[in-house]
Amino acid sequence: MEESAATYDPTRYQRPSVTVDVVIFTLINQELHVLLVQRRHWPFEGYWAIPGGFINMDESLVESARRELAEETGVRDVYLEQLYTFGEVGRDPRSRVISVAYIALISADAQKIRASDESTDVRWFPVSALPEQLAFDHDQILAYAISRLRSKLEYTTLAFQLLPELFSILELKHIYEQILGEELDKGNFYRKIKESGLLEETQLTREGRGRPTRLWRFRRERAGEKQFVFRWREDRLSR
Amino acid sequence: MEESAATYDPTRYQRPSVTVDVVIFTLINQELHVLLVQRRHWPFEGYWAIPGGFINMDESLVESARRELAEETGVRDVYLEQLYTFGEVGRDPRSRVISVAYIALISADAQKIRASDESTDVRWFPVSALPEQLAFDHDQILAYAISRLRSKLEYTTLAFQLLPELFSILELKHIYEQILGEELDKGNFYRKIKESGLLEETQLTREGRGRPTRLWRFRRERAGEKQFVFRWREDRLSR
DNA sequence: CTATCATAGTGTAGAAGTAACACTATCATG
DNA sequence: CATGATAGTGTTACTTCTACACTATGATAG
Repeated sequence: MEESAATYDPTRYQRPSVTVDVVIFTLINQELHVLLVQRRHWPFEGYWAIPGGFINMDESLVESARRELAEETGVRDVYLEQLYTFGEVGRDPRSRVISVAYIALISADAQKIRASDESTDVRWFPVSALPEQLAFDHDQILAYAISRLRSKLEYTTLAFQLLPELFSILELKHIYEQILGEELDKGNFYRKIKESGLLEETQLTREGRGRPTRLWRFRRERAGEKQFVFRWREDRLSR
Repeated sequence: MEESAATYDPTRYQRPSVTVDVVIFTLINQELHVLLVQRRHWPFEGYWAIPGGFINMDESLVESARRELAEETGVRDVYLEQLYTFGEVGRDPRSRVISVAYIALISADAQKIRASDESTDVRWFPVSALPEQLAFDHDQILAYAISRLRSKLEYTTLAFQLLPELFSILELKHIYEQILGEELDKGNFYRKIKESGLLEETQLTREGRGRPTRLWRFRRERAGEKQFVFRWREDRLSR
């Protein structure tokens, strides 16, 4: 961008392609899942891949991610966050492709809307049972996405993006356990989440086998103020 | 990247340009500085900008950042980290340009090697006294770089990259204070850094006006193990 | 050659936060 | 109305953090 006008000649400059890939997470039956698509053509024919595609010249990167997401899942208005940009030279055998990866978190109740789920080449995979080897460098992208999710959970309110409008505290705890891959103490969890002031109590409850659950709502307006909600000990985070 | 071979046609596809911009930090007189270049040509003629340039087709993104860095400062073997990718549609008036931004940390003693410092259009600015308005969206990039630096300081060993081979503990404390923009307690800092096991004591000292300082060396081999070195309280981090 | 100054580095007590686990509460069902 | 099941609270020992007072070591001045 700092090239002088003299040396800058768009017609001569060889350009890479730019794609946006979106790692889409959701909870299904309280378990963390990722959406993958199966490739029909060369290269990596038959392999599972992270959904994505080339950007249009008139849309920003997020817009592009949002479009991909809508095309693949029919879901709108979700949490999107840029993950990383992957640009190794040989990562796509066809040509030089630079991929800007995004993470999307879809709340559990939004899943009804998703469209292409039934088709044989789009599927939700539990993160605990992913395909052996993904197309391109998508193993790496996915691994990085999961690790980012894990570490951001500690100091952001991002877990709420995965929940429906109303939820119980133990459901929230379950998400944390899913993503962190470890059990948390019930009592301590209650205390922390209540002290955080991030939840708004409702008068609603949900009946089940035992004592009915109080339902809570996430206070989006507080999400910005309170950045550091959970701070587990070092040893807990370092796996 | 998930386009089928049928729909993918590199010759028809309109492509954005991709640049790599590098926000280069260093310490000069114990103060955090950033390297900026002054633009000679349209657009943003005369404005200061973050150094960067178009990527070559045969180099990866980091390689590209490394090349830019070497060209601007003559410095090699430094810490580089990808920051974010900026891709708004109108950010460069010439054409669609996507910029992958990197952060580089240069250790204080490496500065001797830097080359283009004297030239009028390349200069180190203290982060406390930056130019009013930078070219393109570089204000935004720079602000983000500083905030990233600040937050990563808490849980990584990245501050050491700014120091020379040998340094005193109080110099290290000074870096933290520079980047965090806040004073830290001397005693507590000593304790934390020593307990971390990240430093190796040397027999060397440096004499000054008062009691001579013991000099320490950073144990690079430990940098990986210990991820979470400093954990300041919430309220300290949230400014 | 000793007092003083300047900076280096250590000790410690009270406050705050954390982990573990026992305990109580409230509903459905038989 | 007892039992089972899940929801939610209390308590205590322990760890970590903060603030601040304290000691250490060399240079320099008189």
